[in-house]
Amino acid sequence: MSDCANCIVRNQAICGALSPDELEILNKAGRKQRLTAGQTLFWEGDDSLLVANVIEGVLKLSTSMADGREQIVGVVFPSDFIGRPFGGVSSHSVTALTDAYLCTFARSDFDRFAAQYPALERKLLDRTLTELDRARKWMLLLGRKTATEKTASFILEMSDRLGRQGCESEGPADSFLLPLGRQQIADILGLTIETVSRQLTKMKQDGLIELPDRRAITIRDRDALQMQVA
Amino acid sequence: MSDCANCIVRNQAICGALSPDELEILNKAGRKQRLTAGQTLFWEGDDSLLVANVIEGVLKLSTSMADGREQIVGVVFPSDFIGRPFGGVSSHSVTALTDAYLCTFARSDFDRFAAQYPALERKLLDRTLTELDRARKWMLLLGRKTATEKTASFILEMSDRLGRQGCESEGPADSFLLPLGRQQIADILGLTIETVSRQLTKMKQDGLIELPDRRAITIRDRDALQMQVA
DNA sequence: CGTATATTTGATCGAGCTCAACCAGCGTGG
DNA sequence: CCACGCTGGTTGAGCTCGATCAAATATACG
Repeated sequence: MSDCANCIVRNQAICGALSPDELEILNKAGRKQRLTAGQTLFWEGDDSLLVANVIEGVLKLSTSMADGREQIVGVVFPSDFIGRPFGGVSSHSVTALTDAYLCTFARSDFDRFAAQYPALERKLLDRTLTELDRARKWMLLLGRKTATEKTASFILEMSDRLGRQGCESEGPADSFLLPLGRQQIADILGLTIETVSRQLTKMKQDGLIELPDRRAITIRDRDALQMQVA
Repeated sequence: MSDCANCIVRNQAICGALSPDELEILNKAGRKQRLTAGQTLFWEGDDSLLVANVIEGVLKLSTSMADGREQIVGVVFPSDFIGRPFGGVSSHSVTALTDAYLCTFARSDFDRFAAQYPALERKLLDRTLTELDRARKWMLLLGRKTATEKTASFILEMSDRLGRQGCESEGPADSFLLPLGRQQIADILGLTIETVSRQLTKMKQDGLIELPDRRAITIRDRDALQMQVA
């Protein structure tokens, strides 16, 4: 684990609500777990047996239909929380997009612990409310935006979220490496891979972005891009 | 307020976490408020100054774009909670679809109260997690389903949620009155009003449903409808 | 290198959108 | 009571954006 990842997790993860000795207790209940890119932590419909904090890496939350159509419903970064506490079944699969390092807890242990520390539940509630807002914003994109608007929104959102990953919470990054392939971008935006590809090359031709490498994006004209989102 | 509405609110609202005297205190902080159909409680982007519990009626949560495109991101029934506790701005407008009766709280009062009663926060967390799951399920619909699948999903979801409204938590209703017009259905499904209309008449012709009246739907063949969702 | 995988590009098609006309219910006022 | 207009919903015709099908390139990897 890099020091930097360590730093952001300490500062922003829900465990931040705990005192050092409380943290000690929680840590004993937790288990560090490595995932390699592509590996799935648990599946949609599994009953929720574990929760986790992301220490390093990026994961996707996805639901899919019997015929294979898939929708990515969330992308999870270091310090983010994974899983469904307090019973129920998971409404989505969780799969590593990059190699990842997690701190996992048996759900029953976590539930018991959370019940004892309201500050933890409070932090979790805050986070869940933020996720809900993000999900709802994404619903507007999925239901009402055009392919161009979707793609521009995606680039700006990624620039923003990837930019906040470092220690000194820098602003949005103008040049970044995507933790996703084209198919996964399509699954986030509710488009096909071909449409995503065409939109990106169009934006490159128009001088809005550079595509130095299949996983990299550089923003050349942020304002123009911002115009495209709606 | 009908006794029935009273009953479901008592049984299911977050206040259920409170003892009678705690409830008393909370009630003093609250204010009953009537809304008439079409009236907006607060707008997207307002900073969050109040939260509320729905006692009676149905409301929509929606976001929209500068050019007027709108997406409904949630539909709220009696006993549901409205608003963004703990700061931040509202990510969506809240508008009454029918006449409605709410129990509202100044956000600051509610926040203070919630901090004192972890059981309340816990219940709120539970509810928020459920809402998040629902939102994510809806993202699959918006991003990946066809017009027919969207419409079938909508009818079944409405049947389900409207069926649970009564006292004795009956199962899904086979015949119900929508609290929405066609345009609003379109805004939920990410379609146009014309497409919704065509899908409904098609389903009527195929004998899956009846449309006794512009606001009413009767399900004739639930299994066939269930097939259509995917 | 050669083979497998990811992406781009091209050509065509069709689901759902747009634009436009029509219709049904319904409250209002003559 | 009935003509009238208004609102909300349906139906039709044509078009467009994004999907689909197909092929050509990159890129990764043994």
